[in-house]
Amino acid sequence: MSTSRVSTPRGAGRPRRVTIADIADRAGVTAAAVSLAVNGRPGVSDATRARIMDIARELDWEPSPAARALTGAPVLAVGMVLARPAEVLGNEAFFGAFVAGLQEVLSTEDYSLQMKIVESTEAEIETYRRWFGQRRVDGVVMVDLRQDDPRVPALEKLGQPALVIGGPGHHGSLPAVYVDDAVATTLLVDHMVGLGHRRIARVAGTAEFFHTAQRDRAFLDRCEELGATGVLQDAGYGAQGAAAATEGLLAEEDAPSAIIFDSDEMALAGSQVLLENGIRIPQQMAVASYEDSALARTHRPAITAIGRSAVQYGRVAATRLLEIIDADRRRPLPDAAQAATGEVRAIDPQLIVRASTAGADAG
Amino acid sequence: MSTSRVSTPRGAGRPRRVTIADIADRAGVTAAAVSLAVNGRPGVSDATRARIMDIARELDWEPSPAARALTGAPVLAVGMVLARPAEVLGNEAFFGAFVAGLQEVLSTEDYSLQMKIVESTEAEIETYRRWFGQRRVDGVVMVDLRQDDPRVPALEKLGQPALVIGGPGHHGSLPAVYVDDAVATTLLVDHMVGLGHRRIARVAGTAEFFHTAQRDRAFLDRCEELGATGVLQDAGYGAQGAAAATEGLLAEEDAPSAIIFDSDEMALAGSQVLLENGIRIPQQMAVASYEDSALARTHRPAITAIGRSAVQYGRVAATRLLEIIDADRRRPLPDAAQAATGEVRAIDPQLIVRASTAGADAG
DNA sequence: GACTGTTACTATAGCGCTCAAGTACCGGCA
DNA sequence: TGCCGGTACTTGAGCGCTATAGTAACAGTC
Repeated sequence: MSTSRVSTPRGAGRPRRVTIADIADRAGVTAAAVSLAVNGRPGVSDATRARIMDIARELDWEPSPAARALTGAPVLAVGMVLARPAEVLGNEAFFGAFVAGLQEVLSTEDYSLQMKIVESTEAEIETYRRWFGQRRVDGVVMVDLRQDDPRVPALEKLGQPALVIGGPGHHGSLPAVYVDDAVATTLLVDHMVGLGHRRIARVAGTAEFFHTAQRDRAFLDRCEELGATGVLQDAGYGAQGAAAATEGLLAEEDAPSAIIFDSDEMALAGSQVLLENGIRIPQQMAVASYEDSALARTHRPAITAIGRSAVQYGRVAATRLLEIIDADRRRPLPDAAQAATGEVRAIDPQLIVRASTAGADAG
Repeated sequence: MSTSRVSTPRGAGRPRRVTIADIADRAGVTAAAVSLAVNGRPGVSDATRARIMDIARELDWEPSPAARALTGAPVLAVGMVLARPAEVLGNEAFFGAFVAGLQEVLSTEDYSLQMKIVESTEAEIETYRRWFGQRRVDGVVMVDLRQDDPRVPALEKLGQPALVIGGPGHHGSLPAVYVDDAVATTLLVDHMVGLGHRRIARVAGTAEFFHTAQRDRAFLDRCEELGATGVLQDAGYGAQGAAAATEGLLAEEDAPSAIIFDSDEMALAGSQVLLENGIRIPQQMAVASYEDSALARTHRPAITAIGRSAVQYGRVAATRLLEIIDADRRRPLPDAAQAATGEVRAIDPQLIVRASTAGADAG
């Protein structure tokens, strides 16, 4: 009876948390046996295991994650830091769905997602350092990949499970998951050309993000391949910029007959401008977006868009990250294997054709 | 030298994590002294404290949260469960900003936010149970308050720090933070009446949420007080419903001259319908929304809206939750004090007048 | 009938920290 | 000189779990 203990009611305090020792006492075994039983490890008879499980359920006991973490077990949490104005999150359809996809997979593995919004990239890196330093997370998801991103070398140095969302390229030796923007671009351009458009504009968002440059290149290349004229228009960030860019396009002598916007938000702002200028969509101008959302769907006309299936994206990312975490646990050599798991996974985008491009008589 | 230990390089493994013992060794004191020093407790001289802090910084050491949690310290995490289709998150401007406000305050106190998306209310309650049972969080934020919400009694029974977002009312003995929807409604109605509108419609969202009913009542009351006619139109959820509701209003014999929508998303959808029907905003129809967002701001015409300042809302909520957690730690009697902290805090909304109502010649 | 091998456990230590109790040292004071 | 009280630590135990080594009981083997 070495594991029995005096039960100190300690006044009117909260009831003492039930621990592994309580289960062990009740089952007439030691804590170690309970540990073996609940973790599905050999060393206890089936009968004893069943008895222990029953008691645990009855007493409503669950092992303390803190105590487990102390013995080196995974903490069952992954982190994601966002270094952007928080208000932006609310506007971006992509984000919510992505998180949902992440959660869906993480939840089934009993992992939780920890999020933090910070002011700067430095603060983001510092957060990674602390999270791993304190063992608050088993791995992290890094979003908003930029060109020559300082977070990449920082995470490489930490040598901890980290997954980059974005690419291909610019993620160093880190594993990455990305939607193939080149494929997405091809889908959009091909669609427009297929409808008869010969002069196609692309209204591009923040140049800072890696995918913007990638789309630019793919766009011009594909237009050229198909013998169409690609017009590149930089719009900076958000709706404001997109509206201005659209006005700019309309003012041109040889205006395009189709515009591809970088996001749903931009496409809506652009459409608004077209409407105000009496230009009918899709009859006089075809409109499409790289990003789908409820807004794109319910807008009239509904906007043709790339269904990146952000939810699916999130699912793939979570699955991949869990694989990485798992691999990391198996072998204690960080560097070599880190590189080995640095493999990249791409998700194929799909084109969702809607009214904003359908039946256009191109000109 | 009782705390010294054999350093086992163990092959090519990851370097051993630096612990409190390393700091103690280096400083020539025991771990207990280090603990006192870093926690700002008396019992160490200023000189020793400074030395310890220096070494800790130099060795890049931070106390392990797991070990601390094991001794009863707060785990420095708060949780939020969302039981709604994840895709919705992306569309709702409110949500992102709210989370941002939460984070802003939590981060300064070194708390992190844990989120989980679940399928059902039962799963949500189960999550609370497990989070608290495993001591994964110190407190939770409960959102999307409904009428006779089963989560309220569930959380009351758990007797752990929990803050309800929404009210007033329907949150039982739990503390709550809410935006005063009655005030918001008054602001909107007064504004419309002030512009000369005498027949005002309200296009309402999901009836399930508590605030919907509250707005309904306040809307009708205020209209009556001011001698205007309030028209209530149920729209169900989202843009689709709002568009249909708007069409319904237009079809009426005695159509209103102003419409107040429950959300920005709904206002945009409604505006679209008005535009298609050749009705000019705000000349022929004034439009306003209960929810502000970048979309409402950049839409043309820009939509008059209630700036609930979701960010501020989040800040207040986080501050309040931390207070509750703190209070909970001080006294070990859960029930009585729970009720004592059950106090409620309201946030006053503001009206942001934009083009969609400005200069309307009502009638 | 002594040996080997398995199974089903127990005993003990340790993860990294905190806390309560103990001790060494020092100045002050009658 | 002896005692008191405070400061600055140390000692030891404990939080709840897991891992490793150890042991008792039993079956099988030549």
